[in-house]
Amino acid sequence: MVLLELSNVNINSNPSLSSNQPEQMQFVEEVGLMFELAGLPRMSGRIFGWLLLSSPQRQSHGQLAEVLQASKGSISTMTRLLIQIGLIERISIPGERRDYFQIRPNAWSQMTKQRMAQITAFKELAAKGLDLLKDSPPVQQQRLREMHDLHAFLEREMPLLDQRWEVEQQQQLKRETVS
Amino acid sequence: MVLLELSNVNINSNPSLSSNQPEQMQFVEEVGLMFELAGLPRMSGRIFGWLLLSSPQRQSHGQLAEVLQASKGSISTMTRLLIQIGLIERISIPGERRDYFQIRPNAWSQMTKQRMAQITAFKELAAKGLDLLKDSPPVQQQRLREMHDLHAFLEREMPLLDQRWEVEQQQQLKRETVS
DNA sequence: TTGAATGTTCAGTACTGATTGAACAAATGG
DNA sequence: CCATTTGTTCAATCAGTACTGAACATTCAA
Repeated sequence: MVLLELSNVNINSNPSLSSNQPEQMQFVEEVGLMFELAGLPRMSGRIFGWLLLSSPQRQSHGQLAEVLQASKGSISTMTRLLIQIGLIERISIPGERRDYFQIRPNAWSQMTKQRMAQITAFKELAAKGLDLLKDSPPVQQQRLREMHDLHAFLEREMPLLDQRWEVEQQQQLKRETVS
Repeated sequence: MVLLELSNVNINSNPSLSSNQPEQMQFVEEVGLMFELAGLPRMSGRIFGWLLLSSPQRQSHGQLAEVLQASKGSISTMTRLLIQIGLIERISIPGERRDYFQIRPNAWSQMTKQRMAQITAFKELAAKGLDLLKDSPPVQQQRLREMHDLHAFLEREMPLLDQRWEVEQQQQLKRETVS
């Protein structure tokens, strides 16, 4: 039996040809560019962008390839990447051969985690630099000191900010269920 | 008359050949890699890395080219980039023909400014996406809503964090002058 | 005015890294 | 067991971009 894949039912059917709502495709493309700016492959951004809009939220490997006009290989590689950095998850359904992907509930907190890693790396690099200048006068060290202290500060503060966000989220949710 | 350029006097003289303190060069290289990770050209990172260590803090165009074993062209392009994004500044001395470069006093706040721009861009992209889904049920919108609200939150909070950092910096400075 | 020192610009090169497409693997159903 | 669907892997291609080197511009000094 042949199973038809349908994406974005009744909003934008016709998954093929990427003639699929030009505005939506433009959005997808923009997300791609943003990802690129952030140092990730453009195609990974396209996938993420499409998964932000798609209905249903979960999309199969094949659907992604068709909508985004990309090769199966590319979809395979990029979904693996996105899963690895925690932005999407793979959904497998018993009795279904194909895999589905969807955005992870708290995808963005993964982003901040990555950012945190970078901050820590900067802090440690600065420490390394300071070690090289340990016999130099403080004036010489100042540039690296500033770099170090700022990143130590951020390393301390970002998680707190994250927490505050969680709390605000919860309250938002509560307010919605009340009204 | 010939003017000799000296960098890192009495710590690491011998500016040539980049045999210039292998550890320092390794540090420079690591900063280069970090910059690359952040989407900037590696050479711009090398320049920045060297300017974090160099003594005197200001280094001429020619010194940079020699220490980093890079072409004049590359130095010219990359210093322009670094100036443009606010990480270094050009120092010109009256009666001196050559230009000097050094790290800007508050270089890192420029970094956060850039980061802020990115956050805003993400927020606006999410808004654009939400507009495309304005006739969809809220469940569909949720992914984009989260993306939007988080970035709006960060857009609000990051400047405050920055302020707190400034304050902490000042206090640090005061404590130092007392002791 | 010429020559030396310094910078910039830009065309060409080299390299990296994304993307494709084909070959392969695995699972499913007849 | 075979054909079909689905997904992965990997070699080859393609595109973008960092970097070089040479030509040109500018400034200063003799």
